[in-house]
Amino acid sequence: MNDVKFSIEGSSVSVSKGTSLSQIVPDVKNGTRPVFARVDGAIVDLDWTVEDDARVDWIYPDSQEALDILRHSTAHLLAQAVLDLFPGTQTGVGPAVENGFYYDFLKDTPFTPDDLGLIEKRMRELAEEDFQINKETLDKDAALRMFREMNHDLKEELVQEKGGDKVSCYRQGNFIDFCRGPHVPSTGLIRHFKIVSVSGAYWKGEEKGKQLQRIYGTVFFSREDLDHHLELIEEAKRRDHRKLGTELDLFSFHEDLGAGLILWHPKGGAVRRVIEDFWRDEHFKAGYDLLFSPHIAKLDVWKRSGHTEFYDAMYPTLESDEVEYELKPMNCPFHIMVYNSRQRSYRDLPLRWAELGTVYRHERSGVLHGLMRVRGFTQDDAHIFCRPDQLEKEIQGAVRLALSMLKTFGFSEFDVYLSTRPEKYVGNPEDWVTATKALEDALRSVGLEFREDIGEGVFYGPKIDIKIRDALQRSWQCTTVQLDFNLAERFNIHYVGEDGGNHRPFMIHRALLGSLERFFGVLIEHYNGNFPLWLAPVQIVILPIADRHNDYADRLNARFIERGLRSQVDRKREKIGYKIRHAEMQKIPLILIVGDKEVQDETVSPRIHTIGDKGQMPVKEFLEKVDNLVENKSLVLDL
RNA sequence: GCCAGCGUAGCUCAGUCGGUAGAGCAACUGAUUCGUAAUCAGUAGGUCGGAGGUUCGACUCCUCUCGCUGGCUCCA
Repeated sequence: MNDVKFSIEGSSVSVSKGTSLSQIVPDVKNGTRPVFARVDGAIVDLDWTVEDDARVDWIYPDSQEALDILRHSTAHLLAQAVLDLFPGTQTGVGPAVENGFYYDFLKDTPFTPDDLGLIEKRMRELAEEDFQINKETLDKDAALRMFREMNHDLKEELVQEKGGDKVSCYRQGNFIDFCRGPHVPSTGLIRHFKIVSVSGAYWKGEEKGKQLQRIYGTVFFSREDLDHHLELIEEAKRRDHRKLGTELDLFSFHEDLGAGLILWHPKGGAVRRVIEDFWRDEHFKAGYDLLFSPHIAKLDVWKRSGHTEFYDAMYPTLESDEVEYELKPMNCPFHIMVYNSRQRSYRDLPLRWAELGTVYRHERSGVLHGLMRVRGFTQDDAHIFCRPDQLEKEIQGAVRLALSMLKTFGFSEFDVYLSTRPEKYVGNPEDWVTATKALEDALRSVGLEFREDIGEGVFYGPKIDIKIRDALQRSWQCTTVQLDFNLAERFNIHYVGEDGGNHRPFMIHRALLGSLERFFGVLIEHYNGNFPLWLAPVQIVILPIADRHNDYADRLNARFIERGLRSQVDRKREKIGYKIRHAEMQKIPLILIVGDKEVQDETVSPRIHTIGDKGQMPVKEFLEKVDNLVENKSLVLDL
């Protein structure tokens, strides 16, 4: 009997041995047909032939798995094109990544932007030739010999490192690559792709290793998906906080000032003030007290904290009166010093101390990026000192506070991570267990789903990280809640327990928004510069139609400002259309047009940013509605 | 820090072969007093990121340096 039993998508079928999946693939369903299959868990392409009983599930092109395979195959196509055009180039690795794929190359001279165009063109030609992509299983020795003969040292190295005595390779036309697969059956299936960029990359990610050239590209099954992806990139460019920051006059950088140092302009400052006020209010309500600490401290402080030892982003020391000082890269030691300024009783705990502390780190020049990665930034920091029995509740409190604040800013999707003890760590293992459990229990009781990053904790304690998803589904690290066994030990903090003896408190280190600067950057991009009313740097602009309406406009303006609203009058001698255009481009939420009618009736005619004219309404009614929106921190703007 | 690209007016950009710099918008001044996304005219604005070099002459070529961008690495 040559038949084997097959379970396809749960129902059983029997086919004869040697049948390929392409012979039994179902017809078009919902406009698509399977492109790959999973056989007993392993992904195979449709050329795979049936030899044994197995369970088969089809993989459709709208799945992430299918996309990853396509991307991987496109990376091969890229390599084929590059080797075609630039003989002597060596290939490194070429995987699928989040939004596409890349391939690393070792080449004497770097690729130029022009080269990328040529490469993409060659890829299209190769795709059109529709080469079969075939798997070949070689003895390891044979593969090593082959790559050596081709002078592909990097591949040889990769094969060498692989265990076992067989290696799989994929061949398409004159191109062969060491690869575990799977791949699309032929290059003709690769159609909707684009080469995106070229950059440097280290061989095996080692900074001291060879410098390779990495070419990035992206590919999709359909033209629409590709276009959609490219449109998303365009949208991200339009929303770029660096661009909007300049256009809306929020902040700037200055070459003479230094890299990664921010100048907050009045309008950026206005938003920051609102964020900070909100932040402080929420912290007071949550039982925090506020601390302030200096920007520099004697080097000894940082030696004791271990920062000089473990932290390589410190600025060089400053010397004054023959004593060395250091700009603070973190606030923690100061808070601990406050803790140690007197004896603490178990009754004093928990202590929750918050500070908007500006820290300075000499981040490497290549990593700086707008407001997102800078050298001087303000952590919305706090340290909680508590007893073991208070730990879980304190963690819960911190997580709840974080979520409620982030939700107020309009973020509703979170990715939560729990990082546990790494190989190298300080503190005693029991405390790690207690603390990790407390973090986990806290997350569960708050009802948050989380992913456990085993062994990914920092050396001084386990932690929870919360990332937010913005309007473009990009994720940003904000909240972190970390236990710190290192500083607790180094600064020898303790409290007097009920038993009269000394005990070490748990020290929780947490930031909710992360850094005010970065959070501001994220907000700008999330809102596309259209801040909700409560945050908008300018909430109202009053536009008099003619000069004779200026007095009325000024009176309104004074009234609004007195009420705590951020309002302006545009007294420019321009037509109303011009002033409206200006206000719209500044993304000011409420535009009030005042002319003869409004002066006479004591009304305003609001025009809402991006929505339009709302008609006339009494000033009183307008103010009530505005107060309401601001008070509720409404994310939606309409009157 | 590494690889690559870039740096001209506040912003966006042009500037040929090396011959000493231009536009639009913004700003300012004047006229216009106007009802929901650009009124007209005029004026001013530049050490061409900085330093050095080559050259009779450098925005242009070379070196160094500062800054920015995309990645890599980093972010205890």
